[in-house]
Amino acid sequence: MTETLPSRTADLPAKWNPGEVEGAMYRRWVERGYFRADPASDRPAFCIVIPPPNVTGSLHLGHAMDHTLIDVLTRRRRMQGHDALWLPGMDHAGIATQSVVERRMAAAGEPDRHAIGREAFVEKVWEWKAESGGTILGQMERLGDGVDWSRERFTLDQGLSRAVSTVFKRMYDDGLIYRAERLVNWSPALRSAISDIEVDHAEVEGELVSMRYGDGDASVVVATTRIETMLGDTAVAVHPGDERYRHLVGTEIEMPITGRRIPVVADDYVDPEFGSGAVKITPAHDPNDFEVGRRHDLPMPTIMDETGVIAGSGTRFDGMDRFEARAAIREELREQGRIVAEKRPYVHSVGHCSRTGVPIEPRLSLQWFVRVEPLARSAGDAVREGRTVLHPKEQEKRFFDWVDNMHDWTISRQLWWGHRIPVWYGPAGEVVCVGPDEEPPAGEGWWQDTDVLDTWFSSGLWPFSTLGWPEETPDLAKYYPNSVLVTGYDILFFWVVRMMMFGTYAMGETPFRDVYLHGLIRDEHGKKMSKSKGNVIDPLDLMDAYGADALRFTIARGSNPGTDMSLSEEWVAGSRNFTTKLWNITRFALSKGADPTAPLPAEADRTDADRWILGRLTEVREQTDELLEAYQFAKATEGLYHFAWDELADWYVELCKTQLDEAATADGTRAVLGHVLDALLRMLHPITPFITEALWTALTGRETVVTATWPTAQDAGAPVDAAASARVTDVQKVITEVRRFRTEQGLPDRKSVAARLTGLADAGLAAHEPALRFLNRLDAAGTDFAATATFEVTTAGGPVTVELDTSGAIDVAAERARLGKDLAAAEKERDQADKKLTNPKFTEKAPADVVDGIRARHATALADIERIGARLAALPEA
RNA sequence: GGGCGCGUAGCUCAGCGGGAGAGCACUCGGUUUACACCCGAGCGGUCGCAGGUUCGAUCCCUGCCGCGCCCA
Repeated sequence: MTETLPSRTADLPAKWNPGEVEGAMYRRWVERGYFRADPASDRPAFCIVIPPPNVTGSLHLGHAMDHTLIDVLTRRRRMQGHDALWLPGMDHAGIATQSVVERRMAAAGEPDRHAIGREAFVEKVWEWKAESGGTILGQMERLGDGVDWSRERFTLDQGLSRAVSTVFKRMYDDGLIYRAERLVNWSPALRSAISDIEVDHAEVEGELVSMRYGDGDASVVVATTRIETMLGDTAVAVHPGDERYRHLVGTEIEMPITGRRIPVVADDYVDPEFGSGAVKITPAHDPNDFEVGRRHDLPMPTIMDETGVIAGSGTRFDGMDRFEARAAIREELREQGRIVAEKRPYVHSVGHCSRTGVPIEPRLSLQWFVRVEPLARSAGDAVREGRTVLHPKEQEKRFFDWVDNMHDWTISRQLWWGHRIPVWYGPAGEVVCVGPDEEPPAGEGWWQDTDVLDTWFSSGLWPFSTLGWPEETPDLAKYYPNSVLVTGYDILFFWVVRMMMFGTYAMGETPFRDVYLHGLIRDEHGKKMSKSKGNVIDPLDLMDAYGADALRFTIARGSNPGTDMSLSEEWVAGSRNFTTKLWNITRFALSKGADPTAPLPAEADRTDADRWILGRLTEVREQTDELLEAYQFAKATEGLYHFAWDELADWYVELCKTQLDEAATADGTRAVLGHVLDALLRMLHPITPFITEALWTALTGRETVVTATWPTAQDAGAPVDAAASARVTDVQKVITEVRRFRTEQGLPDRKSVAARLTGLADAGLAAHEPALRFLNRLDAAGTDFAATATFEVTTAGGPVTVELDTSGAIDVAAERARLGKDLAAAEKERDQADKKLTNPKFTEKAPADVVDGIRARHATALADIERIGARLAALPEA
């Protein structure tokens, strides 16, 4: 599009066609290096690292929101003269990526990963990544993300892998990483351990079955929702103070089916009030039972394999899936007469693997853990001491609840795609953690741990590993800590907390000063988007139809801190309408010779409209700055929208038309129009980068708005002139009242009407008569002028009388209705004010300015009532 | 069960102690010196319910009802 890029002298095309222009525009920005950061520059650093999307992923609305907000922040800082870095990249997404490649292999009828071996499989994943991974990167370009592509990183690239092994080694040596046999959340679908936060708890309708262990006096009734675990029971527990079972504590009871004899133990964990007061204990398959087992030194047999199939129980149920076994065992016990009660459905909470949806099976296994206590404490301290500030602040409580009660983190995953745990085991039971520059022990019998690390381990290092750590690079020196982190509140625990733990540990300082947590995007009725509901909207479709700017504007306009936003295609269409409006204002301005480089007219030469719009520009600029500093994207965007459309387009552009026709004001108007538009486009650029680039370069003849300076008090607007603004408000009121009268009288807008306006001079509005006549199509009153309709408009400056010669009788009924409505409103106003003013407590206790305000309203209401009453009385009878 | 948040116009949401707002939708009228992806005018709300504090409550407090999310 380079040759079609509008220049200052050329006319803009009649329409903005984003699809034809955006791609080339983006490439030009990248080629010219606008997004490249330079640590050697003396400009202050501003750095945001991207929340790394999955290498398997494609752009969805969540990314679009995240990226839009980040881009707004970084583009604005760049314009403010910062050395702004938005660093892009992706994470390797261990489980997701491995699954994608395994599915592709299966679909192609290839042998599975176990058949080809680890090395060959990992090679295949890299091949897949080279071919079809990272499609999201191209989609980011479509959105206009101003990222520094020269610094793109990947969690499995060489540098980041070095960062991972460096941290692992250091934490291992510091005793913060350890290996232990623990009961972990096991996903039978993934055949891997997962961490606590990868488990979703959901209410399910199951069954609660009560059964009798033992016989006669030596028997107890226990209840369970997972009867199949009875194969792994190694005790029955009762409360120590429970008289009912005192005689049994210390004895053994014979189990049905297995015939094993298990002890009855006393433990405080048991709630004597719940059920029978006796609990079966399966230490290898339940977290609470595991703790009981440890206290009483119970055996911990595992009775399932890694896929959730019963194994090693020595019963006929071996080989049966856990749910199949649940039914089979229940039936067998029923036949034995051991089922004493059944509750079905029994609603209870069950943990599910968040990735596959399969119920978690707690499993005793040897895993690697991070001892989080000291790390979580320092992450918490960073927020407590204000070194990192969460926005919105309401999220702090959630944050503290989590970091102050965090459990040790399971970091090993039984996968092949990821950072392999850098620990070698020797033939004599040696365990050696190998640092990044160390040679692993070689020789007979040595082998490396087969597990890989949780992906969040490497993405937790992202704020500094991407800047070159552990090397001491110029980037690291300049951009750490990062300025802000922007992400969804849904990954506060997954990611933000981890980055803060690692950052404070490895770098000695929290990784970012601010954290902005945005909400989620929902459908037009506030429902979560999901494939099964069929309400998913693809951001790429929206950009195809309405342009990237329209999508970005919609998101920015809807993003209030801490709350989710609803989005529908209609709203994106509305944003597109806004961009069209901007286009047309600028087109108008250019056609009239608007010139942002011309000096503003001397203060004495400015019209009321000039003063008003320049003052408003000042207010809007200040408000926009304030709101964006506070991450109030929706309000900032809304403010710009309102200014551009309801003030600049609807009023200033209209009022300036008569100014442009007057020799005395034409040049000044061209300067003001150019000036205001220039500043507005620059303020909108971070939100809608493409169209503002096209319009601003056309308006100014300069190279790009990307590196233009952000408007400041020195170069945008003028001090607010309250008197001029009040007169503009009066003009708007008179115009609106005339329009209203015309509408209700059925006078077509386009029809010129002869009119006499009196009182303008006394109201201080004499200078506005040309604009009033132009915008209301009011002709001068000739010698044959005969008013057929008269009405008064109360302005702040005084009453203005409008007499019209409508060349015919007016619609008395319509006029009566209109006046009646006005009268009712004025009377209501009077009554409300009256009520307050006659209340001595109000006049005594309310602040003086409030009382004065009510008095003024009261007086205005009385005047209106009198005026309208007189007008009504003067109307001819219907 | 604990915590957080939300119930304001048909829809989605701002406002949060002194005159109820926006966008979309809707009704009516429009070939205006840029714009029908538009312009102009209008309709539409006991601000979830019940108490309390206050001269004054959509706004603060308490309780209740309904909804959402997080944690257990």
